[in-house]
Amino acid sequence: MNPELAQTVKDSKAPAISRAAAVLRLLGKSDAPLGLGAIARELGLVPSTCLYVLRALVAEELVSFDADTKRYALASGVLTLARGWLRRDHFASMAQAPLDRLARAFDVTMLGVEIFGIDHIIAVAVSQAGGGFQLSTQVGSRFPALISATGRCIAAFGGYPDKQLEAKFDTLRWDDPPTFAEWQRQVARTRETGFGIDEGNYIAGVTVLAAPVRKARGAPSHALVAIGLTSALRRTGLEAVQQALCDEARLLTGQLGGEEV
Amino acid sequence: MNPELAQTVKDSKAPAISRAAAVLRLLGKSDAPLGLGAIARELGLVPSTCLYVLRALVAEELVSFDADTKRYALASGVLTLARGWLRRDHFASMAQAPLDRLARAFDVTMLGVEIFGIDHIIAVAVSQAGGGFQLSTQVGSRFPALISATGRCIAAFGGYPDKQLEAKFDTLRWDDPPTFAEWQRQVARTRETGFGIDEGNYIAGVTVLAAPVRKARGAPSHALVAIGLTSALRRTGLEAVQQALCDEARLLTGQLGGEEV
DNA sequence: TTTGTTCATTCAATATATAGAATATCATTC
DNA sequence: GAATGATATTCTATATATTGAATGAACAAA
Repeated sequence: MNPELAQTVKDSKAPAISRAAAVLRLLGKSDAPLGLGAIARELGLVPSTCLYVLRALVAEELVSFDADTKRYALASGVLTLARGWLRRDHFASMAQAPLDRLARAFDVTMLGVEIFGIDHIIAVAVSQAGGGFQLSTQVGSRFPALISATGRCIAAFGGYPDKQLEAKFDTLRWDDPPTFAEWQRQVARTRETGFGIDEGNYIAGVTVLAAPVRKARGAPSHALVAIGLTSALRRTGLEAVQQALCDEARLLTGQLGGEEV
Repeated sequence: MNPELAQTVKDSKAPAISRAAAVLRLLGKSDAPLGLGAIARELGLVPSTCLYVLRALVAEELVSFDADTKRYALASGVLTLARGWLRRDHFASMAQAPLDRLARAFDVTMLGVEIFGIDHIIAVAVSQAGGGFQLSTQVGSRFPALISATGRCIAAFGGYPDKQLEAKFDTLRWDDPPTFAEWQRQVARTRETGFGIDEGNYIAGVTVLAAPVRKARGAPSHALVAIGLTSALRRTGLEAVQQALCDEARLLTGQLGGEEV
């Protein structure tokens, strides 16, 4: 079995669930529906066990099964679950309106992201720019925590020791990587200005702005992110976007009950 | 145990998965995080078993656990799964652009729905009208198949026997219910015009239009839906919306490989 | 048509996940 | 501060989910 999966399965008192989750993740990653054999091989499960897992998932409408091709794929049940999560997530529902507003006003792609420590962030709300380019990201997308503009915010306000930051920093992939020293200067600047900016480091030709949102005093729990073509943003005026972004982030922090610093 | 859950659990060779799915659905429905006891009671599980299920789900990041309050809630992992599904769903990704277009052009809320037989439909893509009212629906929302405008399409093109239709029809809830005979006349009309319309039946004061999309020859697999205030739509001109909706639906059917009738 | 190959599925022995009682933990009330 | 009640958690015997081999089905090549 997959070493990592083997571990979770052994540690758990409900291994079937670990297996089921692994299957769901695999199907989520896969670009095409997969057959039993492929799934079992990939995850290192014995085919018969894998079959029972799949059948249970099909019965729960989390996985669909094409009887003709004998292939399995994610089913829409996962959407229904996601909806339940979104419905109860205050940040996601409260952020949507401001995101739409900003996206429309400045013709940028706006993201509301949730921060999971120093490890990763997840886009939980998205508003696409109407006209022009589509820098498209979908709800549920996952990024390393320290990448791009949001990364500067997390580094600036997360209270992590430099050692840990550097270790994580070294694992990042950028189009045009800054050195750690450069990056630290930018982080310091973010600490002063209150927002992070990434001008073409993460993706060449694209500028990303991020402003932290706090659910409670301390490290930011979320962030608002604006993404646009560097050239277009310069034309619109970066200043105005920065200002609006920070204002909305502060407002949200207030609404979520996090102290407005 | 819950009678229905008991059944699935007994029939399955992987009961832990049925239980896990039930827990996830319960947490998805719930408005607030739930404690172990509440979950176990609601689902008729023994607390210890329920605890193991929850721990496994927490380990998989599908459920979050607040150590202070000892409450469980859905975690963002479900979003990541949903994203995997959306990514590979041709209809959802291809429908987004037309939905945005129509929503903007006619100031209506647009839905792309997937049809699951005669039972239910799920919204898989949404585009909100910018200004004015927000008739808001989220991705993942689930509706009975035969309700509203989409229901007329499914009845018209699904090829279900009248007996079965009537049985399902009797279970529907409308603001202003039509009689079965009235409804059948509307269905017949849909069969001629190629689109379904619901003028205030489902929700008073709201008009819903739906045009079927086919992935393959036969019963529609999806539909495009336009939702707007009856008064506003009348002002805009229903004709134009109908026309545009049907055009886009036909186009999508072509792109998805379903025969253009 | 027959044969070989690949894949999905069933089956029976056994390792183990589950149920239910026992225990621990935490508020709440007296 | 002790007692009560409600809740979460651990523990262990047993019912059963898992395994790996055996069977079956589907397809391609000869």
